[in-house]
Amino acid sequence: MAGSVNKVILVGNVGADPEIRRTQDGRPIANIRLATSETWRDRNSGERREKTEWHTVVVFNEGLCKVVEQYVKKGAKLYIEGQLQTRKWQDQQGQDRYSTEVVLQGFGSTLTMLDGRGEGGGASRGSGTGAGGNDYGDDYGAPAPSSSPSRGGGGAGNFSRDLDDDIPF
Amino acid sequence: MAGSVNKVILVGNVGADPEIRRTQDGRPIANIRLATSETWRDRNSGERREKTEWHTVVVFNEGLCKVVEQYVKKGAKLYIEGQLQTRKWQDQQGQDRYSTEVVLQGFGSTLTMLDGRGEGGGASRGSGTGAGGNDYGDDYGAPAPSSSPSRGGGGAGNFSRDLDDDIPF
Amino acid sequence: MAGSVNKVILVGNVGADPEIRRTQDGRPIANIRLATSETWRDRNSGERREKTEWHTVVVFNEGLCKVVEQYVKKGAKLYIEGQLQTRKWQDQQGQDRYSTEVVLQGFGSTLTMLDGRGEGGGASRGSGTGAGGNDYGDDYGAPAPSSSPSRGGGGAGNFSRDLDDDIPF
Amino acid sequence: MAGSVNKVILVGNVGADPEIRRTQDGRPIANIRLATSETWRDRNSGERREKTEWHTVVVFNEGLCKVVEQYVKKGAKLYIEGQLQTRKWQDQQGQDRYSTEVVLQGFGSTLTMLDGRGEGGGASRGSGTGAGGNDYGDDYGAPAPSSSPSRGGGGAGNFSRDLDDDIPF
DNA sequence: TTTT
DNA sequence: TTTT
Repeated sequence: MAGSVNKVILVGNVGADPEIRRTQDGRPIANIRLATSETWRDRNSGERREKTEWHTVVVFNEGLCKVVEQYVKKGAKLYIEGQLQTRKWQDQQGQDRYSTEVVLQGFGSTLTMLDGRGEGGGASRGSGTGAGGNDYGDDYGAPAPSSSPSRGGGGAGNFSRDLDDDIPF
Repeated sequence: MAGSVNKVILVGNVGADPEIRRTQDGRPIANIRLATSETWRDRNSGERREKTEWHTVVVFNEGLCKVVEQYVKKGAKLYIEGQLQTRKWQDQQGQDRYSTEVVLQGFGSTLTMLDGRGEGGGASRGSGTGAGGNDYGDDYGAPAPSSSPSRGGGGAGNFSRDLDDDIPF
Repeated sequence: MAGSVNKVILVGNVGADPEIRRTQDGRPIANIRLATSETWRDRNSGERREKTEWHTVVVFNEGLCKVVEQYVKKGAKLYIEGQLQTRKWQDQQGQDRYSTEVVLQGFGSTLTMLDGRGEGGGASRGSGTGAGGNDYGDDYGAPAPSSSPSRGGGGAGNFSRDLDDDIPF
Repeated sequence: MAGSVNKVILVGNVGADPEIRRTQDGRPIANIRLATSETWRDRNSGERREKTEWHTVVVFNEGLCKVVEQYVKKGAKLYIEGQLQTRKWQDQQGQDRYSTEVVLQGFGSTLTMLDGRGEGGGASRGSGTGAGGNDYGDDYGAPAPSSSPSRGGGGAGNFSRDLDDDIPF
């Protein structure tokens, strides 16, 4: 479809230390639970009320995973930019289920720490596979590994998010 | 939570004519299925590949619902700005299920038609209920105190930002 | 022009205490200098380098101006969402000059404090002029059904936040 | 500065065929004039009013420049995502002048054609230099130039950041 | 002029 | 499960 945009921007707090899994071929995948909330004042009672929304953020980008692994902890405030993605899975009864996640993968995905933790500042961007042993922060916008091993054999390719071991929600 | 942002930006195509429901008290709610897609070339085979993502967009804002009702049809290309929201429901087996939607409601929600249909252009924004009989397009963004003396006599009007005392830079 | 979007999103630090001016009719206008920066590592030398960009943020929205006046100080970290606007002015030689600013005015403009200062959290949105003496935060984007029993029994329904009568903060 | 974001999102129409310049070492730079507009109804007179804002978009990214060169014409509708950048220059009187532009360069920059022109759809992303013969649309998210020499000597004017040889952080 |  |  010509001219499509799928972008999610969140600023929120991390609900628990991120989980880092690995695919069979060793690529890391980080899961972050991120809370955003709104507060308002009840029109009648005048009380302050709050609604919190929980987001599942899944980081496929290797470079960003390293950042997550090293710096992102429970309570951290993050700015993230990713994409909406709904994946289908089967529950134990064999029924189709769907989970929608905010995916940080490839182009245009970003994760920035907003509370001053992290090495030197804490902005990191997802520049493709980021493969090949990039240090945290290297190379963003900066294309470029001469070799980008896995991610399943192809660029941003075979996209269907081939997690070897999908985890529902 | 201090300092939270929950924003989704989509540009995509409408998969079917929107459904408009009404609450018991008569407020409209529109459901739109919106497709975004990405294409890339497989690194190995060189083939072009495509992945389409389907989003459920739920419009609570009355003014935006009117726009949807009148102008948004299957195939339309839309720019939308809303929020992520996951709601819990029970399936027929009484099991908890979750659905994540892109909600256009209240502040900061926008829907813009990108293919030239719609009245006069097709930008609309969700400024609250849009109550009080605002027509589509009226006064959007337009501040609009009950009386707005200066700023040139009207709303966001004569916009050239006539600061009485402009300060350069 | 049908279907137009003009949006700027910045997260940065305030360079100096904001200046608040007033128009002849008493409406406040706040000016904020906001710094964003990028760091990268020099490809050759390996040194860390940094580039800072300074933005002029102009807040026309009355409600947001109050927030700025009370809470935004030099050094604060802000999330802002506004619009690009270039205005023309004459310098002392009578030559045309142009200045581009990030304007927070009317619909879709937001300012959020990210470092935990400010009353109760510090998110505020620009809903028009905030005319009529709104307190900080009143009435932004407020859904605000006069009564909203169901919200439709399904769909995006049974929403945990049914604001029968709430105005968001 | 830890945690900084500088992002501009525009959907608008191209005012004239883009200009493509080249740096001394042959890299292309495209300039696009993009119009966004807002319409509203005057609260008093009830007349429809419109304000158009013109943006200068400067594309440094080689891959995106190719897209611009081939597909972007006067009248095209574009979605662009870039960064705000103000550069300093001297006018003929030797006075300092500043111009603010929306720069598409490196990470997170995107240009998407929204009116169905362009090869196969028209989404393109700025993944670094995109050098090395990537076709339009290839391999997005998957950067990877074999070499990216200068980026010096021109730019959108004597640009204060000429990274002759830097990779962003 | 901020921040790290 | 975060945060204020």
